[in-house]
Amino acid sequence: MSMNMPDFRVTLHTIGSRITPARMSLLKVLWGASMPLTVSEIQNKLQGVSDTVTLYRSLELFVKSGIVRKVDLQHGHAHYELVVGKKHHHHLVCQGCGTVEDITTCVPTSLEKGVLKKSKSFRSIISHSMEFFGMCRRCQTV
Amino acid sequence: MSMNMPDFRVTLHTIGSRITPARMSLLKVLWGASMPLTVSEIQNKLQGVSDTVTLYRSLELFVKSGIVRKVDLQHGHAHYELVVGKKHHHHLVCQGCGTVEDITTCVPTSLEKGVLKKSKSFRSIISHSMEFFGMCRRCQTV
DNA sequence: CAACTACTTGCAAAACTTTTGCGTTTGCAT
DNA sequence: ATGCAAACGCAAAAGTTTTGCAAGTAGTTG
Repeated sequence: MSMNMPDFRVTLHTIGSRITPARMSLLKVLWGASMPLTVSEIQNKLQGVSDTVTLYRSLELFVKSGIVRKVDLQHGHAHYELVVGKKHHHHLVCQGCGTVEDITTCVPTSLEKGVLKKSKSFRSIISHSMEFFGMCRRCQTV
Repeated sequence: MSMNMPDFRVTLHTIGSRITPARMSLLKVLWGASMPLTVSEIQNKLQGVSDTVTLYRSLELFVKSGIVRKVDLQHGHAHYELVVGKKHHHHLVCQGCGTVEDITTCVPTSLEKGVLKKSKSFRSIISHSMEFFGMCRRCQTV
């Protein structure tokens, strides 16, 4: 959780990207987020630093490069979160209010291996997603 | 896999919906699908039986009622699949060609319980998602 | 089985979200 | 300092999903 902020200039350099104000700001916004953000949430935090199109293009690049992850929280639009400098984790989403809690529990390696073994047509597994949906204390009305 | 097709009139009745041609057809299309479908794929298969808006509304109702599941396959748009009459399962998605393989492997109950126990703010877990992304034989170019 | 009512539908239009094209700007290597 | 490919911003298009409303219909009731 409380790791130090990575040097994003290095991050960008590593993925072969130029170091631009728009991309540096974007990474900082994602770094500062406590939960995955939507494009419009990012825009608000960026305060006009970057054009919408630029934002989409940067996010696309980051996702392809693996430094950002696109997450589906069943909210109806894409959410993005930083991978670099953060521990691998999954999510617990409240279906009432949408609150997201990070969870460190992960898919057991053995399970992932078993899946690949059982599959008749797949040769490799690169990544996975796992989210839990439930109700938080405040929304559990009963 | 090869279960018999449920009586969808009963299904609809159970969720408090009327039995209409549009909804019956939709359920049959979903039943016949070997992988989660997008809205436009469904539309094609429905051959104009149902208006786009109606389709969205029916899907929304079905998802809320729990007889259909909205799945994120990282393809950029929503996919829907039937829950009723099908075994609970997850997916293995090829990042090359988009092929989807159903997998019966599921999140271990103990793992889900552990997640809830560890959480400080959640009281219940209702559902979960878990998808694996990799490369199928044909797309593994190397 | 005719009447009634609430649920469904279709059409038009709006609201979003995401993508494309293109001329201009800018990082950064030489 | 110079040059070029990468990045950017703006405009506009392409998709996807939602909303409002009038017309149609399933299913209940008498």
